Amino acid sequence: MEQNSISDISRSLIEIAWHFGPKGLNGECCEDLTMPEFIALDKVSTTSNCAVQDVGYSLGFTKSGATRIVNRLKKKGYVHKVKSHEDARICCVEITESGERVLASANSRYLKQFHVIAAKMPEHSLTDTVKVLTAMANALKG
Amino acid sequence: MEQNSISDISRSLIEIAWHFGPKGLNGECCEDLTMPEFIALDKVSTTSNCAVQDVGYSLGFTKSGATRIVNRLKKKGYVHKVKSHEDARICCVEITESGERVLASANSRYLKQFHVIAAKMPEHSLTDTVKVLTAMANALKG
DNA sequence: AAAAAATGGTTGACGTCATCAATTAAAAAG
DNA sequence: CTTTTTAATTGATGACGTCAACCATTTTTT
Repeated sequence: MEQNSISDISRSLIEIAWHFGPKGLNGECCEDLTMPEFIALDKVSTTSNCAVQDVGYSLGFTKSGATRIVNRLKKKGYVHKVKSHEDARICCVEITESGERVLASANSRYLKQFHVIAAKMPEHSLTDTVKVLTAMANALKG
Repeated sequence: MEQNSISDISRSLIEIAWHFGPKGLNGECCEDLTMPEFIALDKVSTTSNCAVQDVGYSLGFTKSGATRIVNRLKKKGYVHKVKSHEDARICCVEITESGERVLASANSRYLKQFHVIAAKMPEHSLTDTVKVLTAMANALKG
């Protein structure tokens, strides 16, 4: 039997997921934003007339979980909720100025972290690394 | 101002972290194993005389959290705890047969997922992708 | 050798967070 | 106009990790 039963690729993927995931970056993406909140806020900022459930869908949450995360963002002042004019059931979530700021801040923290890591990969160019990661992310969506 | 404030690299990293992270793979790594439990079990399997705190360290948990995750794995029958002979304070965590099995199973699930994704990246060879990810994981450790 | 400090581990109280099931309100379908 | 579907919310619940206090053992100090 081999040294251990976990392959290098699995371990690498986990390492990356763990580092850049909910527990990485000191457990918080930026300021008082958790990772799911970051993703939710990004979804809100890039979706026009973003319904509460749209947020939940992008996270793989139930609609109940969606309500809760949106309310958390609202309490923090990063979004506000507006009733839709077309359909009074729908609640449109919109990002605030403060939300934009924290999103940009989280982004720069991610970027900085990434460059620190990329600098420690002498055998790979930054652009190649970026290309692979981007392609991978696209493959995940498609 | 640009379309949105989040860069592509950040978004890609998050996408990958989210997909292969705690919420990915249907919320569970394998069988009844959560992501942190998977990492903990891997740590146990690759560390001889693995103390409870060693597990905690690899996850960035406090020693209290380490105790809890080890106990959870124990309850599931994937590890057992043995008092160290050299130091009676230390509690060595050892993987069981059942633990080895579930670890291998989790690994194959990760591997399968990865190959599905890699197959959707026509412009990158599998080996190149693996190389970049491995280098990145190594950079994270160092 | 005795006392004090440090170390490994555990436990109770707590806060956070997402789910489930039930509920309300509004729109669509019949 | 009644029935069904859909969007959102809420109370109860369970999982999980932290903090602080604690016990036991080892190491350091004097």
